[in-house]
Amino acid sequence: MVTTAGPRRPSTLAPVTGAVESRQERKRRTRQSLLDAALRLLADSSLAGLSLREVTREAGIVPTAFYRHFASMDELGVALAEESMRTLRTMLRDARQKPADDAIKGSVATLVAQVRKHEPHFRFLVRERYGGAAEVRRAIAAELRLLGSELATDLGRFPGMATWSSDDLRMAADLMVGAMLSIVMALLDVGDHPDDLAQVIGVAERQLRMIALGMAHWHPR
Amino acid sequence: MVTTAGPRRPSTLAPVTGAVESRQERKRRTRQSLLDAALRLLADSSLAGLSLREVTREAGIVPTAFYRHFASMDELGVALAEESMRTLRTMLRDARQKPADDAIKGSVATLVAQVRKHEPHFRFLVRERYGGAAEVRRAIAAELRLLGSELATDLGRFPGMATWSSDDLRMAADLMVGAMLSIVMALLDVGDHPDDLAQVIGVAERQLRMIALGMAHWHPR
DNA sequence: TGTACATCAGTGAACGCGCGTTCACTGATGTAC
DNA sequence: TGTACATCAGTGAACGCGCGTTCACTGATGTAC
Repeated sequence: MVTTAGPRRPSTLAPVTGAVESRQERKRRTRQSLLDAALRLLADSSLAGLSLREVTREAGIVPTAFYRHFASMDELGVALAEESMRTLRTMLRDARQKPADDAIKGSVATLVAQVRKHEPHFRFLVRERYGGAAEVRRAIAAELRLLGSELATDLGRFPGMATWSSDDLRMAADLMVGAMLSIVMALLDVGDHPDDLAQVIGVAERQLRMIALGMAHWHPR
Repeated sequence: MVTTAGPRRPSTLAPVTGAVESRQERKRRTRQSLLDAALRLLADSSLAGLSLREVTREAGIVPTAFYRHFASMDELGVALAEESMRTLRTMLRDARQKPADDAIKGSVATLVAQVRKHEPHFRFLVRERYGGAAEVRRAIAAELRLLGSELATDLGRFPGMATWSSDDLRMAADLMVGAMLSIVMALLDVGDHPDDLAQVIGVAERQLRMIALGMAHWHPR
């Protein structure tokens, strides 16, 4: 005795409304559900330790359907890197626009909030930045370089730094990006205890303040 | 027709001299050849992407013999973390002892030389610091914390920093360790072109100088 | 509007492979007398 | 020194398993007329 299968709508895309949905739109949604499934599973392991079958199982499709969306797990990794970096870049653009009362305290607070909100994305970035496959690492490195040059441009607009060489601006920007990533790592590692979080925030603020102090006394050439 | 196997000396441990070798000494050597084999293979992949069988194949022993030395690949990973951190710690201890003419230029030069010399160890540390299994990450984090506290103690001996709180010393030490690890990552990523290396070195020196400048103007509380 | 055909996202059976781990073994090394 | 026994690092066959990938397929969606 076999129950009839009904129409071949993929299980992940069960229509909630009666609204029509284009084939293209459905495909996009399945692709996204693969990315989301991978991101969920990546809380526990690295991309290298994740199998294609695990991801499709979590996404609710059959393993072979994976290939309709990505040629390999590495390709999915690159897509995840792009998605994660979009999150990071959006955050920084927003942070730059709002005028800051205490710029450093504000930046750290924003960082903490965003890391909480998009923890899987940040965890992925930090994990795969050096641990991942070559293609994934290259994608992340390229995005981080872009981030550094955006920040360098911004720094050049500060009154005190107008005379800095572009080389020095870039160096300072990369130092700040590096420090921020260290803070992200610390935030991801922090335990449940609220005191730990406060401790990490306090250290982060003072570290950024120290870098800012160095910048204020820098003799540009 | 079967060739006789001869004595059951493991192939990796073929005696070069006729000297007697204790069972214990041979075991230690096989264990080390497993660590060395893994480190060689880790140039191409992460620990998660490395199989027990690959490691034993590279080391020249049979897969089942692995268990005479480690209960799992994770346990081997922890041993590798300890070995790698020993390298890092030795380097820093040496760097601290020799009085520096230009401390920053000297530190960076030492770092460059050591990364070249022990590239696999550093690559392993950077790869697995966030990408690895929980146990391996914990081992690396513990060693890095130790490193930070050693450096904090050293910083406290500087004339200008005698009045700093231990909290501030620790914060500054961690900032420096973070910057150094960023430099190590950049060195590992640098291409063959000597100009690239010079560029990375120049940036590293200026970044450390900027942090030092911040420290010089810090108002301890 | 209807009809006939093309497209293609998702299915399910099947494959060969390398994996981690078990087990009973071998024989050189180590120890007790 | 010689003998009898214990230890244990390394062996080799065997296992069941999940893996990535192939293939022919289905049937809802899309398109041409």
